Amino acid sequence: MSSTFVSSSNPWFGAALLNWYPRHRRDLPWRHTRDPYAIWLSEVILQQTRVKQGLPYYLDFITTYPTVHDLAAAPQDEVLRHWQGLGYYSRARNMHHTAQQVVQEYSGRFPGTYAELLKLRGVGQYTAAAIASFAYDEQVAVLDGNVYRVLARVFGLAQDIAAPASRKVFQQVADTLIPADQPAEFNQAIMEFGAIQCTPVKPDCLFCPLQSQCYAFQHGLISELPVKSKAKAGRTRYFHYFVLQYEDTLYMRKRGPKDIWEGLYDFALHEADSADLPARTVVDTVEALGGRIDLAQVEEPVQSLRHVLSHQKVEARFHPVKLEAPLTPKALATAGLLPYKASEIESLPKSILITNYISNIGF
DNA sequence: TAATCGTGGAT
DNA sequence: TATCCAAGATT
Repeated sequence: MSSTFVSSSNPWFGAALLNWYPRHRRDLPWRHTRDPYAIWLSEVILQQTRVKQGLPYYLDFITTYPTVHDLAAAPQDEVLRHWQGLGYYSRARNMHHTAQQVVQEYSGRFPGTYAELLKLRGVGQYTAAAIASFAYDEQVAVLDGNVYRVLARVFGLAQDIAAPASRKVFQQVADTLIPADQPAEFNQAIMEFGAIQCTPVKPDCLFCPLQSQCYAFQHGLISELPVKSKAKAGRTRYFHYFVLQYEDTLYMRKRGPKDIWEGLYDFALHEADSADLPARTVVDTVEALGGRIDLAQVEEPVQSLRHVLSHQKVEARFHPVKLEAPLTPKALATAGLLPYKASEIESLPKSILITNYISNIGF
């Protein structure tokens, strides 16, 4: 597969996109501002996230935290609670950290160049380029999933877009195409074109302004480009949650690093090799936490929920445990548990799995 | 570099 | 039901 000649001396590509864009662009709130804070907020929210899913979160964040100072001053749990349900929670933690850094080290003003933006936690090459071009008109090309797809098809680039090494090829092409006088418009245009017209499945080639110039269309390779290697299948994990309750107190835990859902709250957890757990193990586990339970309670039906993540499946069983006495401070410290009233749990950030469980049993 | 980090919608 | 994948970043 050969590549079409690419050069800024071939301006048809940018001209076609910049003509297409104002006729097809969606009216989105972050397109009405040049405030780097608002743009940064929208870009982080939209990482690996569809506009339809991210939009309500953007409106909530920009309303709750109108400035970087407001976000920086908020507790992490509150920020994560607003992020709840959006996934990839490191984005929220990194975003919160960066807000505090911008306030403390940049006097509340975002860095003004691509190179400086790139240093911020949670801001990679794409997001730095997006902010730099949208807010400051810097001539640096964005490279997201849309751009990969459009460039691969139009110019017949067959490199594996899942391989990091392919990035430099696409980046070089994009950098060559982006015009000096309208970098922001070009970046918006090529992404919007990929999102609306040059879609992954069934792209609208019939009314495509690039059709006559498109390598993939002319060679019947639309469904073959871009080339993307498949990710390996994820593993299945078996979570046994012990929902410890004493009177109206429930015991929960803030999840730690190096695993899914860092920073979110769940219950005392025993991870096993199977979905079944011997009754004896249930008793032992609860007693190890400092709680006491009789075997009769173990027999009661437990709720099972399956949850699918990007790289693993979780099969969770929830074992409600009525305690005869509150957990001791020592037991709490050992297990990393914290006591909450039922009414307080709503405000804690939780995964969809835990939220669903609580919704099902209704406390 | 390859693996990992969520969730929901489309096919 | 299974698979893809969406305005990526981090380690």
